[in-house]
Amino acid sequence: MDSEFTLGRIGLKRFHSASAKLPPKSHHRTRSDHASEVAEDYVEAIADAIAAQGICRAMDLVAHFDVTHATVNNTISRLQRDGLVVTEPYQPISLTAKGKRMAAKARQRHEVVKAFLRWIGVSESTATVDSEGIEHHVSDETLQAMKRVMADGIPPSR
Amino acid sequence: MDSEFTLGRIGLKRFHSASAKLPPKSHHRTRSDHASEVAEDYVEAIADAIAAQGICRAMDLVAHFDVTHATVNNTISRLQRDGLVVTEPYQPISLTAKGKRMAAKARQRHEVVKAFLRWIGVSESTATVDSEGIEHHVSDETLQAMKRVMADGIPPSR
DNA sequence: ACTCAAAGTTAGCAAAGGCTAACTTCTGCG
DNA sequence: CGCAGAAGTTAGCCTTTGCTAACTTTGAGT
Repeated sequence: MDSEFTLGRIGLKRFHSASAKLPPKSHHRTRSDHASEVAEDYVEAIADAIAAQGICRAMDLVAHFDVTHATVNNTISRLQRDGLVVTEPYQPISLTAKGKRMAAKARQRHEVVKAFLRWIGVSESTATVDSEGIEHHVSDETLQAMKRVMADGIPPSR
Repeated sequence: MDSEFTLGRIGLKRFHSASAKLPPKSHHRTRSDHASEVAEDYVEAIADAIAAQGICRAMDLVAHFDVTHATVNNTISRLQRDGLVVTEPYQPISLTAKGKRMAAKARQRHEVVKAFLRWIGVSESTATVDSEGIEHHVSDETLQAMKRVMADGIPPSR
C-alpha cells in the first residue's frame, strides 16, 4: 500500500561517469514528497475537525494552520483535484474515501510517533511538535519497531 | 511604505465563533523551514564530499541528490546568498564557518537519529532512509532523550 | 596545439504553497 | 427586513525547488 498516494516522481535516473563518491541518495523525497506531506496534514486536520464538530469549514483550517483564507482555498483546490476532498462553493469540506484512508493512516502514524516520544521521556509539548514533523518520514518498518519496543521493551540483542 | 502598519501575518489570531476545536498549531514550519531543510541537506552533503575527497564539485551534489546541474547551481546560489557556502565560477564549493557549523549540527543529529533507529531494531537500510527524513524535525529535547535512553535504557517513571 | 566531451552557467518554464487586495455570498441581529 | 461583518472566492504576485535547452569554460588525450 501507499502506492495509491504516490503522485508524480517517476524514476528517470541519470548517471554521470564519475566514480562513486557520495552514494546516490535514492530516497530523494524532496519536492513531490513535500506536497504529499501537506496533503496528509490537511486531510488529518479535516478529519479532526469533522470528528470534533461534524463538519469542517475552511476557517477551521485557517485557524489550525495559521495561514490565510486564500492559501487554504488554494490547497483545498489541489486536494480536490487530487481526489482527496470534496467541496462546493460555500459548503463545508468533506473527505473522499481516498482522503479518509489517508487521514486514518496519517493519524495512526502520528499517534504512534507521539506516544513513542512520550515513552522515551520527551515532554508533552515537545512530543506534540516533533511528532508532527516526524510522522511523514517514518516508514512502516520504523513504526512497527516503535510499537514493538513500547510493547515488549528493548530487544536484548545489540 | 506602509511597512509600519502592515499587520499582515503578525499574531492576529482569528477565532471563529464556534468553540476551540482544532488547537492552533503554532509550529507551522511549512514553508521557511522547508528551505532550511534543503540547506541542511546540502551543507551536510558538501561536508561529506570534502571529507571524502578533499573538495566538493557541483557534480558530486548532482549525483548525491539526483537532480540536474541547473538545480544544484540554483540551490548553491541561494546557499551562497545566505552565507553558507562560497564558490566562484568553475571552482569547487566550500563551506563558510556558518555552513560548517550547520553541517556539523546536521551530521550529529543525523547520526544520533540513525543510531537510535538501529537501536530500536530498525534495519540498516530503513534507518538510513528514515533518519534522513526525520533528522530535520527532531528537537534538541528529543535528541537528548534518544541519547539518554540509548545510554541508560528506558526511564522507569513516566 | 586542437578538439571535444564533461562540467558549469544562464535563461526560461512549471508547480507548490505562501501572501495581499478586492470582490461576492452568507448570516445573524437590531 | 436590511445590512454589517464574517466567511469564502478570485486574481495577481512572490519564492523555492525542480526541470530543459542552449550556451561557455575547462581540461584530457591524441
